[in-house]
Amino acid sequence: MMERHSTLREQRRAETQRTIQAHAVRLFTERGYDATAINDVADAAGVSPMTVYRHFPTKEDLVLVDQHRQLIAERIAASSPAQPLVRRIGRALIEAAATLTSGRRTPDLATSEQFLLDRLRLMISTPALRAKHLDNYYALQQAIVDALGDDTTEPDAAFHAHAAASACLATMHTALVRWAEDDGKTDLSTLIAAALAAAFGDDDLTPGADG
Amino acid sequence: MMERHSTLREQRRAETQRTIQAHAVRLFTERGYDATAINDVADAAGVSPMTVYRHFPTKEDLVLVDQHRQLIAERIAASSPAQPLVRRIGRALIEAAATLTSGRRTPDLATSEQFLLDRLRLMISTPALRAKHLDNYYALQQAIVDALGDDTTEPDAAFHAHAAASACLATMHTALVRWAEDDGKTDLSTLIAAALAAAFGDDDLTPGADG
DNA sequence: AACAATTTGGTAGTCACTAACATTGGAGTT
DNA sequence: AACTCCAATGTTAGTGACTACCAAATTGTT
Repeated sequence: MMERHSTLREQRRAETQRTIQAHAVRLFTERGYDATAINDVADAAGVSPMTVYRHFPTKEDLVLVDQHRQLIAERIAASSPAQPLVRRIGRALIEAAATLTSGRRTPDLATSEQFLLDRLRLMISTPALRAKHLDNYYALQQAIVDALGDDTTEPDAAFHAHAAASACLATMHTALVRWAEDDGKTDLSTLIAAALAAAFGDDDLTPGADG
Repeated sequence: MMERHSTLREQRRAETQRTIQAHAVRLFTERGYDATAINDVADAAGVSPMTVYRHFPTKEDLVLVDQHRQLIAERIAASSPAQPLVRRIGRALIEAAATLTSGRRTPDLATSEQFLLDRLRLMISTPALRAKHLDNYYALQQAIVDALGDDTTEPDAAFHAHAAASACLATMHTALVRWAEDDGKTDLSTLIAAALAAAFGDDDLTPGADG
């Protein structure tokens, strides 16, 4: 029994997915999100509408940016529980953004920073997408709370963790908005650090030597 | 030319609106949000589907809780600009919640605390509504930033204001979730104050004598 | 070549939401 | 009271996102 089912199949599937998303983002940017039907995207990508739905369960998913949930959760889990919650979370967000942008200057469209900016702009400017985007933060928030681990010494630990996580994520979102407005000129992790400092005061949020 | 157009007409319209929303929340709670069609709501309320759409532009609006944007904005605008941003915002949120719940123990369904809790629970448990709910915060965030006023001494004042506002609102949301989970047993403003303290440290957030 | 599994296409249907038009019933006027 | 005006409602037909179901094509394996 093979586990590595296929390579060609996966390649084609991934390419189809990229093609669909690329055309979708292009059309959304050109004509607007609401003015572009899934059928238009399918026609432009040269596939049937059904195929679009198979690759992207909803129209919104054609634009969504994954938030590196895994990477952030890992960094938080690896951080010292002795530190304040917002510092543990804030540092993870800053570091995740740093690795994100550092590896994104590739010629490949799917991972290019420009493509990321295009999707981010769409998400910010389109109400329907904004709602979904924010909803996505909810899942990330839960992942952060889980990664923080259970602090059994504090009775309201979970409540505090949720509060800190949502506050940090909302602050990061502000930085993302600014980043998109500036067309990516300013470094994203720097912006996130600045936003966190503005919201929470001058905590030592720079991702230096971790305790 | 009359300005006080009518009383009976407005009464009927308001009553129709309340009836529709009451049946909607009831059906959503009983059968689930997605499993309930607008037609079902219309039938239950004894009106046509069109009437539902005229009173509530979207299905989500049947559940949405307004966040007392005006009240919060007024309190922030009245606060002293010398204080830290999160304290100005946090106090306004706490005080708004206090006035909200204090006046909500009326027998009237539309303003009853139970009805508010029902809608809140729906919003939290239903993904589609969660997204819209969070999107609503975005508008409130903008109102808060506007109410804070322009701090011309700081170059990144607007950015800092957005960061602080979104962080505070996200924290308040955490408190709302807890409040709904506890079925309103704990005082809402107390919960919000606790969440803010957890996220931002022990700032003096109690709405005592304002500076 | 033959078979199994995965991907894709087509059809029909549900549901949220909109636009255009007809109808009803209060509100103010004569 | 009769009449006009206007807001509220109803009706119909349509668009578009999304799903369920079935058929066809393509790929990996025997």
